[in-house]
Order: sequence, then C-alpha cells, then structure tokens
Amino acid sequence: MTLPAARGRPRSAATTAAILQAAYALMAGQGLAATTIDAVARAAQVSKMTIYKWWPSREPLLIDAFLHHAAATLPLAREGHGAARIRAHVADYIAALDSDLGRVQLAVIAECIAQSGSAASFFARYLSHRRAALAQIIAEGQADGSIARRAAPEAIYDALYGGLFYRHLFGIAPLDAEALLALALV
Amino acid sequence: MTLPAARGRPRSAATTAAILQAAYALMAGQGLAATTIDAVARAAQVSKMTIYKWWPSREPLLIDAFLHHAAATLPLAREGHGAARIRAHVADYIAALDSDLGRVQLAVIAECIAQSGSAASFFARYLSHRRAALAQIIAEGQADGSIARRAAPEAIYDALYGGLFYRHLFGIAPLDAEALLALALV
DNA sequence: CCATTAAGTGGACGGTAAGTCCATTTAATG
DNA sequence: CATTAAATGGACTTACCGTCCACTTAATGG
Repeated sequence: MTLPAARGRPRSAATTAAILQAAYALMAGQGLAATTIDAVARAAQVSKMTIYKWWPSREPLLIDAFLHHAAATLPLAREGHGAARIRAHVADYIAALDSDLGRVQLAVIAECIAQSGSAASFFARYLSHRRAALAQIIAEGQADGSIARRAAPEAIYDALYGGLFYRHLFGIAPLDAEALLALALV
Repeated sequence: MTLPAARGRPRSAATTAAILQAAYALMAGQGLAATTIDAVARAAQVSKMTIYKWWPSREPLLIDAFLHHAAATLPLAREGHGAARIRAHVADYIAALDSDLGRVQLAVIAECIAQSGSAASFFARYLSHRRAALAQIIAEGQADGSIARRAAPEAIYDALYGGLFYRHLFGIAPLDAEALLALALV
C-alpha cells in the first residue's frame, strides 16, 4: 500500500492549510463578497497561481475551506441513543449555526447557488453524509421506542434540521429547537 | 388624496418594468453570476445610470425583480379552509419551486447572503408576510379540527415549508409533500 | 411659447478581480 | 548532478463596478 515514491517537489501541507484557513477566515470575518481569490492569496501569503493550480474555481475552494473546519468542529459521533442522541446533536447544531461555522456555511451555499444554481454540490460533499447518519440514528430511536413518530427518518430529519436551517438562513428568532423537536419526534 | 402635482418628467413605468423583467430573466436563464448590472442594462436596453438612480445596489434590485413576478405568480388567497387550504398551497409552492420562480428565489437569496451575510432582508420584504398568513391558516385549521397537531403554527410552518425549501435548495429528490404534511399536520 | 424640473441617455473614467501566461526559483528524487 | 514538480511573482486581457458629466426628453406652470 505504499505510494510509488513521489517525484519532484512535494506539495506543501502548510501552504494548503494556509489557503483553506485564509478562505475560511475571510468568509467568517468579511463575508462572501470580500472572499475573492486575490484576497485569499494575499491573506495566505501565497501566489494566486498556487490556488488556481489546485482549485479550478472559488466554489470547490470554499467548500474545501468549510470541510477543513467542519470535520473538527461538528463531530457526528456521540454516546447515548435514539431521541437523546438527536436532542444532543440538535443542540450542537444550533450552537454551530450561531458561530463562525454557521456564517461560513451560508457563504459557501451562496457561492454554490451563484455558480451552479443550487447547493447540490455542497449537499453531495457534506450534508448527504450527515443526513444519512442522522436518519440512521432516528431509525434506531424509532426501533427502541424513544421516538414515537412513525414517519420516514429522512422526512423527520428534513422537518427538524430543515426547519432550523430555515430560521438561521432568514434570521428568524429565536433559534430554539423545542417546538420542532416535539413536532418531529413525539 | 390627490398627489401634489408631480413636477418634471415622470418616471417611465415601461423602463422600470423592462429593468425588473430583464433582471428576472437573467437570473432564471443565466444564473446569478451572469446577472450583472451591466448585463441587466444591456438586456433592458436602458442606461446603467437609470438603474443606479433607482436602486442603490444589486441586492434590492433583485428582490424587486422577484417580487414583481411572485405577486402575480403565487397567489396566497384560496378558498377552502384549514388543512385543505394548506395542502392546496403546499402543492402550489412545490410547483413554484420547480419553475423559474424557484431558481430566481435561490439566486436572490444567494445575493442577500453575499452582501449581508443572511437572507433576512428577503424575509422582511417577502417571506415574513407569507409565514404570518400561513400560520394564521394553520391556526384556523387547529381551531376547526382539520389539523390535529397542537404545536405553535409558526413551528408547523417552519417544519413543513422549511423542510420543502431544504430539499429544493440542496437538490434532494423527490420534492414531494406527503411525508412532511403527515408529520406537520396529523 | 418659454422657463423650470426631473427622468433618462451615452460615453468616459479609475479601480478591482478573474483567469491565464511565463520565466524563474525551490525542494524533493535517483 | 540531472530530473521532476511545486511554488513564485509579475504581466496581461477582459469584464464589471460605481461614479461623473454634459446632454436630451417629457412633463409642469406662468
């Protein structure tokens, strides 16, 4: 399983990280409009060509920048089971929405829409895995009796997380989960 | 109630309509990235200065372009009552999402995010009225017994329409309402 | 008819980002 | 030391932004 001995100068992990960090920080701090490729190159102290060498356009770069942080910030695994596990994760999700990660997520989604017309690429690279994993947890909760609702797990996920995301996107306060949890689970 | 006799050359309704139509058509046909102020001016056969005279930036222009069509396309009023009225409107909403209007709505939301960090301005100028009106219909349905769910009408709205919007935004098929309606109303 | 008022025109301008090109330097391998 | 590929930095074309200004057009009132 060893790689066939890389030739030439190896790709710098530090440079890659600097680019992704700079893109993330710009989205979080200055917003999407200020997160140009030029600005990322300046902030990361990297040549613009290096960015274009590895990312064909801004959309995949921003998705990568988001994933670079989301993986470490929003762990999916958690002890507990069924309804309790969903409630715990929903609390984490709300906290994440109300942080840099939530702002950056919206910026990434906006870039996807601007380029592709929808955020399907973001779903494919990130959300689909979460939706599948959480639907699985919901199904377990239905099996062990902690979730009374009999609807399809994906529908429950969409109502619960879609409802929360809707409020986040449109700035509808308060961003609390109690009513939606009762609706989706009980 | 007569206006105080307008002075000077009156604003041309045809010019205003041409601008809004051009912006809408560009968003629907070419996407947000191609919907520049220059492109709108060219398509509407209007001077760029005329656009800047009435709209300070692209965000309010695109919102106006959306509203210009949405008002005529997605009527809120409908006969029937309670659950039946919600089901009918949900069907209309799904049809609208799966049309030009749905694409344009996403483009407008993306522009709001890019400029403001969230789509709160779009909510204030459009969605908030729909949410309030539909929450009212949901409350009536709870009162007349056609909606069994006891949750807050706004929470039911968020779960139902937020869930549908979520699937639209992320390209999750199928975009059907049955499971979400059962979850939200029964 | 004419002065006034404001809408709309069209061209020009400086600034900035996109995306590409190329010669050069740097860091690894055999 | 020759080879390979990453990374640099500057130059360049194209396009849009936002603004400016002199001008024309369409209405009003005296």
